[in-house]
Amino acid sequence: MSVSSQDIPTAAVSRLVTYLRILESLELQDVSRTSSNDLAERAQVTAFQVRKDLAYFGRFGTRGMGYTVPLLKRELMRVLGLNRTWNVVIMGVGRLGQAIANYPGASDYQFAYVGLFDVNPDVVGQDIRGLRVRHADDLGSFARATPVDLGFLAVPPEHAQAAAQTLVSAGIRGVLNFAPTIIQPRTVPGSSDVADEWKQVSVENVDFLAGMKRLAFYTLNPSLRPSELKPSEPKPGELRPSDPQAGNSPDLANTDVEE
Amino acid sequence: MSVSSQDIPTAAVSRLVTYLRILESLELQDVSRTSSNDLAERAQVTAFQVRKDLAYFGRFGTRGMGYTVPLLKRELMRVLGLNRTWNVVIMGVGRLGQAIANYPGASDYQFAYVGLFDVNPDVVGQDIRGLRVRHADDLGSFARATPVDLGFLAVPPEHAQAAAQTLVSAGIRGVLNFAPTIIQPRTVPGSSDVADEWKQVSVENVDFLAGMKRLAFYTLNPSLRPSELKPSEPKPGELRPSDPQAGNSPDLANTDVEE
DNA sequence: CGCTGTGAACGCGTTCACAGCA
DNA sequence: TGCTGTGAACGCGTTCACAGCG
Repeated sequence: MSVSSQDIPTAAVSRLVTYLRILESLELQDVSRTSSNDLAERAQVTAFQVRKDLAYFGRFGTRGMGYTVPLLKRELMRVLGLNRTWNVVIMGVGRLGQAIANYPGASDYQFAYVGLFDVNPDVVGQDIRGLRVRHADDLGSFARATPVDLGFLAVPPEHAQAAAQTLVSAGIRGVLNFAPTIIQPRTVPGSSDVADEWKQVSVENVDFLAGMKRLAFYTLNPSLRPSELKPSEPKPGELRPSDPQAGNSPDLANTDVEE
Repeated sequence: MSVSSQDIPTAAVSRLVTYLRILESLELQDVSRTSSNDLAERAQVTAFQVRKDLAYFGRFGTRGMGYTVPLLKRELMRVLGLNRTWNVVIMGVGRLGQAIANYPGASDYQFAYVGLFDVNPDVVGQDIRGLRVRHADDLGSFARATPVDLGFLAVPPEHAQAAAQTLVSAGIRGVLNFAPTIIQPRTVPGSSDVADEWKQVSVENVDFLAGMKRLAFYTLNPSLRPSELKPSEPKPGELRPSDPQAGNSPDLANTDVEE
């Protein structure tokens, strides 16, 4: 019950993000109710999976009824930590960093860019989105003055580790790494095990180039793709209710594909 | 040997990309040999894992010796399909699409952008990186004239499904989706079961916003992070001081409360 | 009854121990 | 001797069947 202090599959967290996204979409369409089956279909997983994933964090539904969209959405936002504001700095304000800073949708979710940092003199001092680009060396003092929760790494891969170190040394505990490199969660030189500040740090990767290569592989080897069609809930005589609203896809069914 | 038509964990494919990246880095440093232990450390997995992953695809090492960097690199490129050229079109040439088109590193790996497409009249006709932006409606005829292997989706999320459909209808079998949406691998309206062209399509996602949210979650709940410290290969002779294994459980994980 | 919530079974991916070969 | 390659064990995440409650 509740969040047992451990063992939540990382895949479950990713799926939670997906469910949240679906709920937002449903809310925009003024759909007020949903079910594990409906969510499953939209998320391309099984209904079992949906219920299990939600069960890791609480009990959000009503038996016999399903889930209330705004309520479940609010709960998932809370679980994911999206009911607070996250102050973010971006390291690296090249093309990628600027694209990130300008990407719509981020601010929707309580992510606030509070600082932009770079080492390139051509960039430092510029104004982007109303934020002055500062020198990376000033991150430490900046972070002492302004609370910074997360750092986005958008520097060239050869500088990623050093930039990450700068973030961590400034006390930042969450790093979103866009560089095509593995960030070593430790101070690299020697194993300086000085009460490692890295032990508290979470790193997530957003890896465009890796995505390209995975795609190349699976496009070349379609037979090795994970079969994405999961079996539906096997209910005899299933009627599918709800969907009070118009214009939805009332179709049914077991989309079955096989090979 | 070689790619037997079997079950290869998707995670293994991702790790292969990582190994390849490490090998490239080693080659740049003129390191000619490596080992499963070395790769494991750099990739942050176990040596067992490295050997098993490689074993899915062949035998690339020499017992007692390890792996030859250029050789293993070449083999992994072959396995991943990176020893050929992939012709790529980009759908959506807004800020994100342009950032992708200009991102360095892509062309290194035999990915060639051959077409840019959009529906925005302000963008269509522009020249980007020497490529004229065409209207999305022209993709079909374009693809008939020029072989296109992959399509990168960089359109706003509400247009992602339709744009994906355009790609697939043009005969493209691989889609890299940058939009924060799930692409339904089927023609959405009704179940038009016309020998579903989608069945042959691979979709990979690169999801910036999802990464942000996962990061928020794990930064909020550090104790739920997947423990990234894997046991090393038990080396003879090497004494490994048992890490204090600092009590990593406590603190706020309970997202309960409140309601 | 309908759909959620959940302990238990299952199967897959990771881990392991060791066989095999330079 | 050293490190790879691999069948087998293990454990975790997914799947399942059904209990629980509207």
